[in-house]
Amino acid sequence: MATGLHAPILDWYAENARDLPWRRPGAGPWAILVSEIMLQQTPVVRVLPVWTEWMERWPTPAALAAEPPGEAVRHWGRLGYPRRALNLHACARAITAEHAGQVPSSYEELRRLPGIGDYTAAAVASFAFGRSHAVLDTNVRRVLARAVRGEEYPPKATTTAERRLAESLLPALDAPRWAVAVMELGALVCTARTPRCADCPVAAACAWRLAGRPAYEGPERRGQTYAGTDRQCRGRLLAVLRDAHGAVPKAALDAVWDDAVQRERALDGLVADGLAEVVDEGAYRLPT
DNA sequence: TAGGCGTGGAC
DNA sequence: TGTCCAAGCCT
Repeated sequence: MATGLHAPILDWYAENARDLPWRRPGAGPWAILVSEIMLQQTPVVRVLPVWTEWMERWPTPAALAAEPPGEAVRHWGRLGYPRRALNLHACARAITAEHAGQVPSSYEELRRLPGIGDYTAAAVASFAFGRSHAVLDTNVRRVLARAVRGEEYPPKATTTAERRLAESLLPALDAPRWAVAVMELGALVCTARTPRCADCPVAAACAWRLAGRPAYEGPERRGQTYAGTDRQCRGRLLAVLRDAHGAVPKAALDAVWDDAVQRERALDGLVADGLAEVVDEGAYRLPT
């Protein structure tokens, strides 16, 4: 089914792939794993400088594992979702302790590491180890929804039908290249907001375009406000801890958020998540 | 399974 | 301007 997609997309990728450092031949499994975690819900342009600094600072899992988790959080900077920094640090320690310092190569072993779900396990197994897996990220899901199903957007949660479709499209040869090519097409051409169908190598076969690009009809796509949320408050508090070295008096945290009830709740949440540590009654710091 | 979890750029 | 979105994961 839909095997006519392969050649045009692979040819397009050969001409249009971005030169990203984690795609270069020299990039090892650790470099690829770090990039995949950083890229979760985060644009490439923002990942690039942080990834580069991380790889210089911690070129191996053992190097990161030797540091306190707070250093991972500090050097995460403003990438967002800082639990990922903690996850990566825990990955480094697990890889060092249980895998002799080598990133495991199988989907199943990768999947057991903290912060590595279906997508990331499949991506690392594919891109770092050449394994054949259906790599279903938001880009791939959108491309398949449009080209094959004729709908503007995929369902909110990945369905078994989507997975079966993706698996049916796995090529016998070089599945990793196919995976990265479809992802790249989704990232550069078959974009969420304003798809560039004029530049698409499979426009002639795209079910959605052929149907006249009908508008999405599924359930409401939630758009969460950010200003005033606990998330914003947590971000402000953690920024203070990151930018200070060592313990921060609570007064310095109080200064960045007015609502005391929400501030306490957010701070408790950071501590519960392991992103912050209580030094004594009056101070906090990144985890040691 | 729906909702929580950061941040900033694009339109 | 506010809304939407970016290589998800976890509970």
